[in-house]
This record gives sequence, C-alpha cells and structure tokens, in this order.
Amino acid sequence: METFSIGRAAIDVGVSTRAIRLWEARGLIPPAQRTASRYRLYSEADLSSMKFIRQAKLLGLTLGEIKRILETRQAGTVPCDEVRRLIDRRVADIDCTIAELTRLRATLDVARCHSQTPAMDPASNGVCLIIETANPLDS
Amino acid sequence: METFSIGRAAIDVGVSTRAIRLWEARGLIPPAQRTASRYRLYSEADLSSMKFIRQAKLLGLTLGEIKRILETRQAGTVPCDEVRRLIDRRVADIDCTIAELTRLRATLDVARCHSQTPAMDPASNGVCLIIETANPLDS
DNA sequence: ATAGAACGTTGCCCGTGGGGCAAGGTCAAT
DNA sequence: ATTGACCTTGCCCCACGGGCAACGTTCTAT
Repeated sequence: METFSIGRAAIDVGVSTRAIRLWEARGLIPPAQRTASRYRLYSEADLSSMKFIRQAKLLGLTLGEIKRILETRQAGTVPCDEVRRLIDRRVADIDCTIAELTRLRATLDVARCHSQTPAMDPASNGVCLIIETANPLDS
Repeated sequence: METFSIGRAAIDVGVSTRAIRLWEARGLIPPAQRTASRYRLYSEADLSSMKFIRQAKLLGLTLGEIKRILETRQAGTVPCDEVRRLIDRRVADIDCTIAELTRLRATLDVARCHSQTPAMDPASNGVCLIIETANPLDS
C-alpha cells in the first residue's frame, strides 16, 4: 500500500501541512501512522478523508461541524440529515450576513459622500466628521 | 471636573468594560488616570474619545485602523482623507465578501436540493454525497 | 459599625483557522 | 560527507473580546 508524507499529502489534498496537523490535533482525522523517525504517513483512504474535510470547509462548515459529521459517519449513521440541517443554518446565516453587510455598505456610502463632508476643523475637539456624523443602521 | 469609573464609562459609551481595557492596552486611548486605589477614572473628553472609537467600530473599522486615525488626529493632521481611503477599502472589501457569500449561497442551495440528493450508502467509503458532489464555485 | 453586594484590579485560557519562526532531527542526491 | 529539502515539536501572533479566578475597594442597608 502506497503511503504519503505529510508534505505529499498536503499537495495532493490542496491544503497546508499546518492545516493537516491542526485537523489531527482537533480530532478530525485520527493520529497518523508514523515511521520509525516519527514522520507521519498517510494512506489513500486518509487522503480521501482530508479531501472531504477540505470540500466541507469550502462549503463554509467549521471544523467543529465537520468533526461531528465525521463522527456520525463513523458511528455507522448516514450524516446526510445532519448535513442538510447544517447547510440550512449556514444559508440562513449567510443571508443574515449579506443583509448586514448591505446595510453597512449603504451607511458607508452615505457617510463618504455626505454633502462634501466638511473637513474637521483642526482646532475643534472632534476627530473626523465622516465618522462622527455617520448614522449606522445596524443594530 | 466630573469623573467616571470604568463601569459608568462603559454604560455611557455603550460598550463593555473589557472593551475599554482592551482599547487602553492596544493604545487607542491613553492609560487612564487612577485613583489612589488604582481605579481608572475617565473625563468627559475620554468618553467622547471612546464614543468615537465605538462609532468607528460600528462602521467596520478595525482597532488598528482606528488607532492610526487617532494618531493622525493627535499629530495635528485632519484624518479625513485617511478615513476616506479606509472607507473606500472597506466598501470594496464588503462588495467582495458579498459576492463570495452570494456564490457560496448558490452552491449550497444547489447542493441541498441536488435532485433528491441520494443518501450515502452506509456500506460505501464516502461520507455524505451532499458535500462530496457539491461544486464550489469559489476560488 | 459592619456585613455583604456591587464594583474594581490583574491574569490566564478560550475561540477560528491557521501563519511565522525557531531549534533541531531525517532523508535523498551528489 | 555535505547540502538542501523535508519533517518534528513548541511557542507566539492575528481580531475582539468572553469567562473565570483570586483578590482589593466602595457603597448601601441594617
């Protein structure tokens, strides 16, 4: 069975070696097999597992969420329902974030173009009217 | 001159006492005056300064950016040009983030509704087809 | 006056997902 | 044998505080 060093694995999976060690420390992947000199060794199955993690991360799941998915799967259960719930939550979260950012963007636009935003009088106590007169709509 | 404890200041400014201490440690506000028993004391001017920081934070500026703005102002320069640049960058950043999130949202929508996304065969080696067959458009 | 509540002080560890660097051990090719 | 590329662990760093500990101070009520 072919094995891969952490560097090869990182290139193959498309992440950094740091990420792989972090995933191990966080329990997303089991402690790697080691050579006599303590080098980590990975199998193709390990690479597949890491590719799943990378893919899940690209979808915006956190390491904690991914860990739970993997644990569910390892317990023999198909985690698709859980995944669907996570994705639903994530979508709701994204919508919320987009709405917030859109509001903030509008506020910044208004502030920046605020009728020739008078420059702060250097002698006054204020710092910058662009900021001080802005009216954030965010909660 | 009326002075305020850190708790009063926090309430008046609308932030936590932790935040105020952090801003001091980060150099956004000068080390507070102290009572004989080392309690921090703030003047109205201090409160104004903190309100500026809070306002700038609401606009999405980082503590580092705010610090530089305050330093510019303290050097006697009106920081409005700098602020305008920061806001421009922030707006560009927001647009970029919104675009990314929109793409991700679309990917998640497709993945979730992926024609009755077949449940993973518990005997296979995969984890979850919803994730494995998703096709993130993000870079 | 004194007890206890409410406030203040420092300090440390936690999160997210690693990056950067250091000081060293190992492997491959020349 | 040496050199360069790789690996190991460990520690501190990023933003912005939250939570808790252990302890000192001030205020309030009885």
